[in-house]
Amino acid sequence: MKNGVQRREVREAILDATDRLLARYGYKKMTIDDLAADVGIGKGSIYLHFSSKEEIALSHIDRIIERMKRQLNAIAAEKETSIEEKLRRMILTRVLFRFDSVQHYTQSLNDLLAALRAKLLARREVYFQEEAGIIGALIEEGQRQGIFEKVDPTKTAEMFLLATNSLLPYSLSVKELGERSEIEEKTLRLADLLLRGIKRF
Amino acid sequence: MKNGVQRREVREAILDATDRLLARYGYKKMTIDDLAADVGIGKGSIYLHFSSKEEIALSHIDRIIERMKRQLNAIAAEKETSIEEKLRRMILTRVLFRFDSVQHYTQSLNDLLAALRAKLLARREVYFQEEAGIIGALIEEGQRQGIFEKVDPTKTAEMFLLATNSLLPYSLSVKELGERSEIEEKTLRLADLLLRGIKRF
DNA sequence: GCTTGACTGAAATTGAAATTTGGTCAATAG
DNA sequence: CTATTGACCAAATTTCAATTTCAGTCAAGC
Repeated sequence: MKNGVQRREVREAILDATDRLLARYGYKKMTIDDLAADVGIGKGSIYLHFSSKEEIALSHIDRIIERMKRQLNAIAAEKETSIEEKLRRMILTRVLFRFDSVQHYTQSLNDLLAALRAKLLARREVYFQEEAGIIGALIEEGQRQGIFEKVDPTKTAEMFLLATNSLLPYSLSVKELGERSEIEEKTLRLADLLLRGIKRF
Repeated sequence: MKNGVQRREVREAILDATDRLLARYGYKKMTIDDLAADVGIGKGSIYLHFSSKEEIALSHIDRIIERMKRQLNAIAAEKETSIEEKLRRMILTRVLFRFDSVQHYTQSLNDLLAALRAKLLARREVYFQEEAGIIGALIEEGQRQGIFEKVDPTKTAEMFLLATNSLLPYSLSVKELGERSEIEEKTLRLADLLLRGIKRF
């Protein structure tokens, strides 16, 4: 087996190809043969990196969430940005990043959802908790600075996410959600409302 | 043709039967013959009240929303209840009424959604605007009383609804949404956060 | 005049044969 | 000796024709 770096590169290439093929064919019509051909490796080699087709799709989604969380953490780490502004931007990033990540799937999102429904619901739970952890930490910091009311940081973070969940492309495809600019406007408006809800006066 | 009262009664009976059969069979497996037999009238008579099977299912959903709006209006009309408390209860009512209305469908909600997706999306829009109108009027009243900040009442009402949308049984079945008591707790928590977001200090 | 259920065509279902595809592993390449 | 592969297999999916079901109609009857 190749060394770690090359291994990771192939894995990434497989997920890149998955993204392309999901957009073009949807989950059901994307075959492992297609995938291997697109990556330029043998079919068997796919299974050196993933144990099943399902796992490939799930890992592909995991990667989207990983990347999004990295952006959230980057915002959290910024100097010179107020906590409030950070939270606002994090909420917006969460919504728009996911919008942008699946924009090119148009209708095939439903196909993916239908096929992975149960597994995806379980992961959703995990993603949600991880995101709530990041947001919650920031709320806690705001409380220490005295700019936020004394509320349960994790529960409040969960509320922030819950409130913006219906703007995510989950049950509704990107097309059904509406214009990106509208989503952005609604998210910001909601973020402001929520932030004012925990602000100290 | 019978007089208006009897006509309305039959129509209601058809929708009652629809509710039972949707719960038992789901949309696709519910036949017009089943429906007529359950109501105790001839198949042709169904078509004296509805123009198609689709319209029956949509009217059934319309009725749920009508009943919910009646509850919202009843709360709005209460004397001796503070605006804030009214809004809190209205938000809770919206979520729980819809939860309760489809609780007995268990899995067959997906079936309905899949069959009526396009039409239902369009109505959803209408329902949303109507609900926003009711909530918005109350926010406006609160502004006149000076207890709320000067925000756009309709837009703010839309935010209230949007924020609680992910607690409604739409893409997620009642089972997937979780315990009723959890939904209730989350809704109230969110309502408090949102209300505080427009409150004057 | 109101209600009905037999009727119709279109759509869905069935079942069996043919094809495709997820996953494996012995053979091959390096 | 290890890393990679594609031929292979069972299972799933698709195809296609025959059959059945069903939404919607309308002439007959109450």
